Amino acid sequence: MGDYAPYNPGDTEAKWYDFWVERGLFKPENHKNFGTRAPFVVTMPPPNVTGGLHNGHTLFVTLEDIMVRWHRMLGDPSLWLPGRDHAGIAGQLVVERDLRTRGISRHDLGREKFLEQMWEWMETYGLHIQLQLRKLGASSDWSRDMFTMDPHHVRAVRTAFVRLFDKGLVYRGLRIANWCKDCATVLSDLEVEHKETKGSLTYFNYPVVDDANQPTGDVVPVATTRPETILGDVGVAVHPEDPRYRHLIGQAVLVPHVRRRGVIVADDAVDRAFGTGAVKLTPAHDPVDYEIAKRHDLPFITVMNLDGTMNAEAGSYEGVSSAQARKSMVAELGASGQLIRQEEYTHAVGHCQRSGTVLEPMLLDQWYLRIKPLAEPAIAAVRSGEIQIIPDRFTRVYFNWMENIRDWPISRQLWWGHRIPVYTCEREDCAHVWASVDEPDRCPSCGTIALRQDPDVLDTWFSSGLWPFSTLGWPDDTDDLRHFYPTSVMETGYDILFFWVARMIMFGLEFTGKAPFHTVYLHGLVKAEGGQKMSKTKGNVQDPLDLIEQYGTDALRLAVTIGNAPGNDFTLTPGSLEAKRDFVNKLWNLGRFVQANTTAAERGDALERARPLPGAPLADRWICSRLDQVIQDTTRLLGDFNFGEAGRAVYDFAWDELADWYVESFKVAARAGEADGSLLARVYEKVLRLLHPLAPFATEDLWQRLTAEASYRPVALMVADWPEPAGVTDPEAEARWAAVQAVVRAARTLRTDYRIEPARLVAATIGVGNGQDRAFWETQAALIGALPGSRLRPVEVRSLAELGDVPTRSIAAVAGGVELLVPAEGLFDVEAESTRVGAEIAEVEVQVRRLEGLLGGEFATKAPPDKVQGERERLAQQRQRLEALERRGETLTRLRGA
RNA sequence: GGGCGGCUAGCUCAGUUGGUUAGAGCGCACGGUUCACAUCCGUGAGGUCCGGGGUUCGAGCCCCUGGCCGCCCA
Repeated sequence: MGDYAPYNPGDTEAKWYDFWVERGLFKPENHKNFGTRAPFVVTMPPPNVTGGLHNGHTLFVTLEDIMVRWHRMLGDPSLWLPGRDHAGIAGQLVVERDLRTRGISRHDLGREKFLEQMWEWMETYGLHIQLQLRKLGASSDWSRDMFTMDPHHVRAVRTAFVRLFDKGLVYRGLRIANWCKDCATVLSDLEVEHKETKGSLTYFNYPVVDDANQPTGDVVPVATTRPETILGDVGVAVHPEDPRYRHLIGQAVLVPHVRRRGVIVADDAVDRAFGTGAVKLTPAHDPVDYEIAKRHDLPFITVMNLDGTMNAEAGSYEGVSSAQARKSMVAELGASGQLIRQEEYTHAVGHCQRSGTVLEPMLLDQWYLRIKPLAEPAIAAVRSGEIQIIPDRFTRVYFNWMENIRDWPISRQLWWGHRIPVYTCEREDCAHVWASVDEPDRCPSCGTIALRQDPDVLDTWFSSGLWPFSTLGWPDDTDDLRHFYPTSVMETGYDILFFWVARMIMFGLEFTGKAPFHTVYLHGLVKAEGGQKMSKTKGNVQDPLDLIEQYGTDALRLAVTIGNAPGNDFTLTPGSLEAKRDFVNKLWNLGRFVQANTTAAERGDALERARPLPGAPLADRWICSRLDQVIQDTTRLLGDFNFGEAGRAVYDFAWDELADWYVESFKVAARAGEADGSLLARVYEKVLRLLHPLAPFATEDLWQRLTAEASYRPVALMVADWPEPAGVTDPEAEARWAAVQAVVRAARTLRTDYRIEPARLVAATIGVGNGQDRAFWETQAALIGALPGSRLRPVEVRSLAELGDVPTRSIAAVAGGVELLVPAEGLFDVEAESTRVGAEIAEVEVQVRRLEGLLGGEFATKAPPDKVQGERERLAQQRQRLEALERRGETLTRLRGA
């Protein structure tokens, strides 16, 4: 066909997205049942506005859109609330990098000017992300769009903080924290990536000294991976029961270079088996040493600056980088004869999740959130089933983390983010410290106007934790909050179960008294080709817009859905994208066929349920029965969050059953003027509805065309009702159709085996045995001969008895309970045919023996009766098939003898 | 150190209350210009479901055990 053009997604996608938006179809207020039925609500995990979306986002957008579109069609007023996140560290980092390319640091600009740059960036990428979401087909309510730095959300964050502060849950603490010198901020444990790193373990002797700092001759050998921390040492710890060092406990050692006196203490925390069994103590730079030092009342000496250089406590190393100090210290130990040896050592070193920098454990003063009181109700909510986590295996992961949760350092030394609303009165004799939602103008205690706000900002996840309710208006008692909270499903990646999901649950319960959602659905990670994690540094991040350009949005969405299991990581490959593009094209062409082969009147009631007419042909009864089943399966699978399997069910039905078998038999009927165009239109319309949540654009376009002449219809497929079964399940039709298919396939195989020219028509006979319904096969004969690949004409139906020896010189197949005989002139070869039949007999015999064995054993008495019955029927069929084949074999043997 | 996931066709992966002949897409071989579609249609080859043990009438699926790969928490 010259005028044929394959489906062109670009043409239709923008058109229908605008159509939906213009009619306000994404707004729950415009959905049926609004106000009378409980809404379905999803808050979108706000993408970081650090750059564009990648295909990890494609997955979440697709899955959430599937849920929302499905619920909307089910008749639930549905709200999908979009938004974006300011992404504290990551956000600041990208803008700083950008500035650096122009030779500017944020300190050159100052806090205020820098924040202006931040906002500019956020606006640029915010718009880009919105565009990407639209291109992906996201049916989210843009009128409720929110950014985590919007004034409303800012107020929500301050309110939340103040409530926690006033409750005494926020405190200032001096602890060993993870410091990233490149991000210049402290991080929580979750933001630390432990990487196996090759380093070296340095062994050296600590000299034991007397009161005059003179060596006693004794030494304590210790080992360290960070020799530069020696400068901050305050002593050595040994195990109290270690005979090697027991006599030294309480004596003094001399710290190299700085010549500080340290003490040898005994502590149970020391692992006698590790290294030398004695550990040097650097309380300000190691969490374990810190704990030991606290127990023994030792001093904490910080020897490093925040920029990674050594400070004045490091003596002459002041100003030297820690890496250089490390090298120099080793050299120094070597020179003084204290160095024992160095050995290669691989250990887990904490790296900054964002910058990749090696983190420095340091004693720092930070704001912490006392978390246990929040964690307990959050654990209970999941334990009681108030919140369900899918896939279930993540429930244990959640409990494991929540039950061992530690206080959360919430302050970050950044400029970009929610500034901590803690104020200090500058009047020395007052020095009142308080938290305030509104910007205060004077000290509430002494009334002075000299105030100082904490310079730090909050961890971004503190802000994100409020998302499901701040977006709906909290802390105000708004209509939205009353209508849409608690939300329904929180769909996000399992990688942020702790970062985000756990915090939302804790905050939701704390601030609203309600679990913020009843279901958590966790998806897997989308990996780049080769199974690699996508990352900007590897350069394997794909822009969804590029893939949309190449394959179309629907194909992209289908590719991230079909064939993937909940919670599992998967790889997005060109192959899977091509397959889904082909499928969309198939659907498109199916639409063209329906359009061309039905009348306007027939399409006019395409929205009706698909039922076969009384006395309808077998194919009609079969397809209706199958459709009912597919509707049920798809509905159940979507309800179980089994999106991949749901998609697969419709995909297979549309392509294999509707487009292949039904359409082909429709063509045959149409030639005889007997096709039911109305039924074809109805079945096709249901497929479009079933597929709409997954592939919204093509289905909407096709549906609009199909139903253009309908007397009554919804304005769009996206607000059409979800299909319900018509109640026409027909097992007999399905079984009979399967028999027809088997005969057709047998005909195709015969043709292939005998290399009969594809174009050549051959006559055939269907030989019907005693037990078979001859009249039925007569009604199917012409169809069987006319379906693609069989090309049999004429096809006559005869009883095997009356055929006698007539078909002996035919090639034959036994299928569907009958024999198909093709008296192919010149093709028949008794030897070849004997071989074929012999092979088949052998195959069937194996089956018969297997089934006889099965039914003769304990299976028959112990298995459920329906299963036993099923196997009995199968055996009967196989026996019948075997008999037919054997008869055929005998005939052939006689012919060979002749 | 604790936990989780994966190991199924050449490749990428499905396989949800254990049911006996394990599937899909791609790839491969062979054949097709018929009136929706070559982004198509047909036929076919290809699997010890990581190894070992166990439970069961029956195990890819459940239990125990070992291996390799990946991830999370410490």
